[in-house]
Amino acid sequence: MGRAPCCDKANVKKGPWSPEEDAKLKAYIEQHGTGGNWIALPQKIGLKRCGKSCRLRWLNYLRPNIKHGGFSEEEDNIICNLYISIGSRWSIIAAQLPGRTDNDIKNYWNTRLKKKLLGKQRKEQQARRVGCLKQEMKRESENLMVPGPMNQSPYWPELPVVAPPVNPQQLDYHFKDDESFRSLLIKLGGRFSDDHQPSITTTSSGVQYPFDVSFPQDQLYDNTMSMLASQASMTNSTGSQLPNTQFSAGPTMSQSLENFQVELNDQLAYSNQQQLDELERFYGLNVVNGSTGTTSEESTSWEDMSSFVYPTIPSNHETCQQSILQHSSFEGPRYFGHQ
DNA sequence: AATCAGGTCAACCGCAGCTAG
DNA sequence: CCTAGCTGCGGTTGACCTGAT
Repeated sequence: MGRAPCCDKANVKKGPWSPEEDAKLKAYIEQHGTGGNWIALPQKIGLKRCGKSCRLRWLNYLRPNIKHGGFSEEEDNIICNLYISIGSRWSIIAAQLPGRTDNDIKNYWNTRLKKKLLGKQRKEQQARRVGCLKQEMKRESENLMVPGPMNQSPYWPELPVVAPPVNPQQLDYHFKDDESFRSLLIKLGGRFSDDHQPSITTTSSGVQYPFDVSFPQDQLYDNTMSMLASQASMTNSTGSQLPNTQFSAGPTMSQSLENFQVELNDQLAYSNQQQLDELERFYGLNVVNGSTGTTSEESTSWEDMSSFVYPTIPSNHETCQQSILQHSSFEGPRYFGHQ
């Protein structure tokens, strides 16, 4: 037995809104508010529309201070960075961009940004492949007796664009508060080693963290997501529909994330390769697991995006990859061509 | 000028979570 | 505790637009 429909579908108009409908809805909400009940609202004002449709129309189009189109470079960066960090949580991303709606951002991502980024990624990959091929050919010409890895596989692997998940400098209006990040990690079940702990946490492979990273991977992700959800709902649960309001007070999800990344970047600065691997594995929990519950197409795009973050190093091209990594990794941040 | 393909975006759908009764 | 109703969210659809052939 399914749920009862939210409205009588036979008596509800669908499709584009007329200017008259817009005017009715806007006038009513500006005068009376939504009354906390979208389902009842269309009947009150004599609109043959579903309550959900009214809500959507108001939030995405009629609400004051809505911006349409004309995304700036800075907004692009924020969207990309957040998408890579948290995936397709459009409402959360929209909350960081005043005047933008989740629907707008989602459309913008799906129609333009994704292609823009993938285009850049492919260009970089192609450039690297050419460089790698040249190197390989040179090596083979020097030693004709030793077959190179290229000969062993007709498939040339996707080469990673190594990039930190988020550029802290670009997210200039959040994530500056160390304490907030600490409290986030604590809420997530982590533990700072200097919180009455004798020493820095050391993992099995010897890498050291300033906090305890021993919580289970699934728990970390689940907790992170519920934290994000609760932060978002705190912002939106006031009864006034303000999905695009920036998180108003206290440490934001984004702040926590960025502090997290700042922390990781600091780690990266002095880590050796082993430590880097460990950090990436650790930090990868949030992002990789973030692809759950998406469609296959979404998963594909997520994988595409994830390749900006996580180098996948096919084993049979190690030589070439090493040279690539030497030249491309950790020379400094690489953000979608904004270097 | 007609047709087609691809892009864009507003709107719909269905699910999950929350909450009041 | 359970259930029904509501809200919010993310994925998808389809109408419209635009540029290429």
